[in-house]
Amino acid sequence: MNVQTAQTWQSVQKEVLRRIHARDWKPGDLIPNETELAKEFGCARTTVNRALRSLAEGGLLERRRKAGTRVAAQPVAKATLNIAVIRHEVEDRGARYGYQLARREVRIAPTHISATLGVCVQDRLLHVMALHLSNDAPYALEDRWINAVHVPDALKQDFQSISANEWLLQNVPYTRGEISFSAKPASAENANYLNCPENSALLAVDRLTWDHDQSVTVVQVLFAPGHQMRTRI
Amino acid sequence: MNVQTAQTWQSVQKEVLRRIHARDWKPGDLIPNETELAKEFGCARTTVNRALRSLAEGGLLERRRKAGTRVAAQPVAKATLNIAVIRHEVEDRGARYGYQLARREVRIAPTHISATLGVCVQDRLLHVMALHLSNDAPYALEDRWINAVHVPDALKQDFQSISANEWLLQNVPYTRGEISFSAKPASAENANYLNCPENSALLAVDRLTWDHDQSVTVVQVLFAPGHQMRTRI
DNA sequence: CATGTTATTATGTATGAACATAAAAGCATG
DNA sequence: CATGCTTTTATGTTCATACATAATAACATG
Repeated sequence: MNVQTAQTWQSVQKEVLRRIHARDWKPGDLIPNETELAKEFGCARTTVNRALRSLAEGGLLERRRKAGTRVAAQPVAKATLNIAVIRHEVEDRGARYGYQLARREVRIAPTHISATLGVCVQDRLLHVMALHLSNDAPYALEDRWINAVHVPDALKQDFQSISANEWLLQNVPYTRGEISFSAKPASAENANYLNCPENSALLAVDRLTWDHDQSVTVVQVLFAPGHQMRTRI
Repeated sequence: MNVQTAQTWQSVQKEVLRRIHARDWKPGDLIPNETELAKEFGCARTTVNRALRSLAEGGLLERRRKAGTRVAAQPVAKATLNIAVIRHEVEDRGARYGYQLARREVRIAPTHISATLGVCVQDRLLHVMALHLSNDAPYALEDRWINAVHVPDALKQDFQSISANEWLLQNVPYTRGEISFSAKPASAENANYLNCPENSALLAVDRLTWDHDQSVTVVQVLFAPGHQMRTRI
C-alpha cells in the first residue's frame, strides 16, 4: 500500500510493467481494477486508464468491461514493420540511393492482376518495373500495376526520375490496403536485375491498396538476397 | 462551420480521416489546432486530442508541440504482424496442428550463437529443434537455443509434447526482443524436415528475446515454401 | 432446474479546467 | 549580425466528475 507521488501515466505504466515482469502479476491473472489502482498510486482513474489502455493496445493486457483486466496469457508479439518509401529506407541506412526504370508500358494485364485489382480484363493498366539501388548495388526490384482507370494521372508520368512508389504516395490517396510477406525464388529476369543467381531466395513484399472501393495499385517488391526487415518487440 | 452533434472521439477521427482522404487536407498540410477543431465539432479539446493522437500513433499525422499537427507527407505504412504461438496460428486457419520434436541436446553452442546470447563460449545451452505440422504437412521448422544459465528450468522439460515456443511463452518472461524477417535457401537438413527441394526459398523469422539484461532465447523459424504472413494496413 | 429479467460492476468515454512542456518566434543585447 | 533571453503558442497531461455500455452475477419465475 505504498502511496506514490508524482504520478504520470508513464510512471503508472512502468510500475504495472514491473509487476508483470517480476511475475507479481502472472500471465492470466486478473489485476486490481482501475479504481483500486488509482487509489494505490494516488492518482486519478483517468491516469490509470491511459496507462492500461496503452498496454492493452500493445497486447500485454486483455481488458473487458465488467470482467476486468488481466495479464495476457500468451502475449501475441506484435511486430510492427515500417514500410516506408524505398528511397528513404536506403538513405536512412546511410547509403546513396539510385533508381533505374526498367520498363513502363500501358497494356492489358494478365488475368490474375486484373482480377486482383477488380477491373475488366480488357482494361489497359499501367505496368511499371524499376530497380532501386543502394550504393550502386541492386537493392530491390519493384514490379507494379497501376489501375489507370481510377488513377488516369499516372499515365502522364514517365517515372524516369521518380519511382512509382514515391509518386503514388505523394499524389494518390488510399483508404486501406493489404500487405503480405513471403519468400520467392528469383526468376531469370529477377536474377538479371538483382544481379544474383537464378532461384536465389528473395524476400517478397506484396501490397494491394484501395481508395474506398476502387483499387489503386498492386505491387511486388523483391529484395536482394540477404535482405532483412527488422524491428523491436 | 457546421456545428456537429453527438461527438465521440471516433466520430471526430472519422471526419478527420474523411478530410484527409478527400484531400481537403493534403499530405504536408497543417491542420487547424485542437482548440479550433473542438469549437468546430462542438466538443471538448480532450476529445479532439484523443482522436488526433491515435491517428498520429498510426503514422497518418505528425504532431509537434507549438508547431501544430500536419498530415504526414509520406505516411509510413505500419504493417503489424502478429507473432503468435505457432499452434494457435495453425488452429486459427482451421487446420489440425501437429508437433514433432526433432532434436534436443545440451551442448556448447556455435560461437555466433553464444555471442548473440551474450554468454560464455563454454556455457552449455539447450538446443531444441522441432517441426510444426498443419494437417500432417510440414508447416514450420523451429531451431532454438535457450540460455540455460538464465532459464535452468528449461533443462527439466523434454519438449516431447509441448513445443519450446509455447513453453517459454507460458513460463519465462521477457522484457524486450528483436525480430527480423528474411528469405533463406533451404539447407539439405531443412529440406528433409520440410519435405521440399533443397535451396527452396523459405521465409525465415529470427527472434531474440531478453529479460532485462539476460538473454532468454534465440530462435529461427523457417516456414514451408509458399508461406505468407499477411496483414492489413 | 432451466430460462428470462434485473441489478451490479468494471471499463469506456466526455467534459472543463488547470497546469506542464517543447519549440517557434520575437526581442534585446553585445 | 550573431547570440542568448523572453514571450507566445500548440500539444501533452492531470484531475474530478459524470454518464455510457458491455458483461457478469444475482434473482425471480415458470
